[in-house]
Amino acid sequence: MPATIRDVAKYANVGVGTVSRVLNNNPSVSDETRLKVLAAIKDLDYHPNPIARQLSTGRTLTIGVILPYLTMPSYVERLRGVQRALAGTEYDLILFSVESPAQRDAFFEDISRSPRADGILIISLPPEDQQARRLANSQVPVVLVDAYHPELCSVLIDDIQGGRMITEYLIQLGHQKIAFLGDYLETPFHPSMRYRFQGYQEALQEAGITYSPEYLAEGTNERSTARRLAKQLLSLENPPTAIFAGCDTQAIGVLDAAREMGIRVPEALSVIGYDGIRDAEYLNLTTVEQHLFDSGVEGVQLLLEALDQTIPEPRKKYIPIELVVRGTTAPPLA
Amino acid sequence: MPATIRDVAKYANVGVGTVSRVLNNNPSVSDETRLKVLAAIKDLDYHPNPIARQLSTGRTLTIGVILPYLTMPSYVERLRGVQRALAGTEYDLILFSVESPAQRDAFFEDISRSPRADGILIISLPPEDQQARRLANSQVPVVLVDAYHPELCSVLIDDIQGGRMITEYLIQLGHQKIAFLGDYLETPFHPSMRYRFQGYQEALQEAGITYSPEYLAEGTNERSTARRLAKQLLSLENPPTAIFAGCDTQAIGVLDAAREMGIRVPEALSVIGYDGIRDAEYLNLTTVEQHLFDSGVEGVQLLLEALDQTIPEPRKKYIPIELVVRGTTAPPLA
DNA sequence: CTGAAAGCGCTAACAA
DNA sequence: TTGTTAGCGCTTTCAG
Repeated sequence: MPATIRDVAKYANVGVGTVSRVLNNNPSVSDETRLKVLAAIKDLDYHPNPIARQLSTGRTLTIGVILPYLTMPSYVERLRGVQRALAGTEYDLILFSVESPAQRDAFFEDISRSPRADGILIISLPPEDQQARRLANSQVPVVLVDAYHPELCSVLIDDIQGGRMITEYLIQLGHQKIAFLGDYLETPFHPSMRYRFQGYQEALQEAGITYSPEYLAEGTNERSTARRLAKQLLSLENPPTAIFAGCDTQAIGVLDAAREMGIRVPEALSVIGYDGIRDAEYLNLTTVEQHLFDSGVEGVQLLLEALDQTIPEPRKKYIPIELVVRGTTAPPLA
Repeated sequence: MPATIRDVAKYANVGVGTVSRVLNNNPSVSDETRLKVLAAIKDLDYHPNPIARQLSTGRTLTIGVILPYLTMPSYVERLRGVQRALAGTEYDLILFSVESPAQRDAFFEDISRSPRADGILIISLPPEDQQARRLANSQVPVVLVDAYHPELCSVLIDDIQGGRMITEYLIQLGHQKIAFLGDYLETPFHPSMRYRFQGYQEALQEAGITYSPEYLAEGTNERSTARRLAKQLLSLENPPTAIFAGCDTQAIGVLDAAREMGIRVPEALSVIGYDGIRDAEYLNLTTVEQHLFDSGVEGVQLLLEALDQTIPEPRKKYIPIELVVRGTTAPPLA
């Protein structure tokens, strides 16, 4: 049975209030009694019960992080940023991993009301309007990372600009036949893929290149799916000379396809990814670096500010992106 | 101000005890009052306060996970297993990320006594004797994953056997000049590298091959360091025909070195890693698969059992390893 | 089957 | 500067 504050008080011949004051570094304790109490704490190997403290103060000293199941490297990288930013603070991190839309909804429902955490960080899970309203009206501040809703604070990446950036770069290299291979655009789950595609279309249009629907390949976010889709693209009568993959994992699938079909990269085919995961570096893949780590750090920053202030007006913060040119892109064969 | 159990009781014209019983599915409540209470709960949008419940019951419904900062993919993979195994249970996961030995010690100290969590999972952080004793004597059950101490439950991998397995395989392919490139062996932090090296030495000895110290390269666990060390090994007067890298990341550095030096893999050099991270698959790297995910799952399993039983006798569970032969190993050139 | 009341371990307001 | 006491919101006896 661990010692309680009462045990310490009795042992030191003081009241529990005094012990509490010592615990919380309240200056109005004489040095003498302070020492007495500290000695008692040591003798009894006393450690305050955080749960009791939480109930009493109303603060949990905990930040809840809700994110999709850790399969994608990009989630991990963001989480790492969160972790790091939290390390210097007094807050612990409690992790809620979402494995299905139903579970996501359940978390959103629950968390907004029960004071399990003093603040909530939601990563890569855009809430629906009604959920966002609940979250906004709840007692705990909420910050979205890699997701957006007008009523909430968010840290995000301009995916439209990213899509443009990639496409413009390819056009500038001389490519005209540029395919887009990404997730299903229609999924309501996360719109970033749609935005990247939008940027792609805008850049094409501005360059006077007609968008060709046969250059759009949609599929699940898996290497093998991407490989299959890339093979289809490359088997077209008039195949693309460059493929813009919606994420690095898909770009890797494209590289697989090219290798298997004997198509040389970057000579005969330019491939470009999106994300900047570690694998991209290993594979010398040209990509758009998203600074995922920083997005986690910034998310925490925003949350901590919201915890301080009483006015959590919805703020937006953009993380800049950056084109990283590596070895999988080159001018077309002419 | 969120509604409390008292509000609900008042609203439904019952005692708080009854509301509590409804909340906890206590059968001794008449259907009539139950419905009345449920209606009140709904009307007031009441959600029980988990903190108060925790203080009252003494259970936090939380599992604490202590692990090194999430830089290495292997930690993430193990965490993912933990996550998954916990998903079906009533437990949440609170994450303590260790960024320094001092912080590790602090966590070990603190956590063993304060009931922040009902159980603790420690990943890849072997405790010292004194710490282990404290942990073993504390109220909360503790399970080590990828770490061992006689006084505690643990889930581990037989690294000696892994080192042997790799070395025997290379010998069987016909290699005689086998180098070992790994972390500094003398670090007291985590001994797995030492064990792998030990397996390597044992296998050499059993095959009658004399161990040559110049075939040992030690360095930090980074791709670039490994590349540098590999270059040194390959520049020896009598260079190895095979390199056993202590982990996949280091193996990737070795591949870098070979590429830069124009040494063909696997024809002129066999390279083998350890871990089975995703990158290994991308790069077609022969490696020892550790089933990292499973180690997390098993750790949770052990912990949940310990939470049920009152007798937490220290148990050990080995996760089998598996040699995955891919494209970076072949017989030597003869 | 149900209400009242006593804690869980701590903080903080109030007296002294 | 200190001790006492009233909660924090819930669970769980104990009567009834």
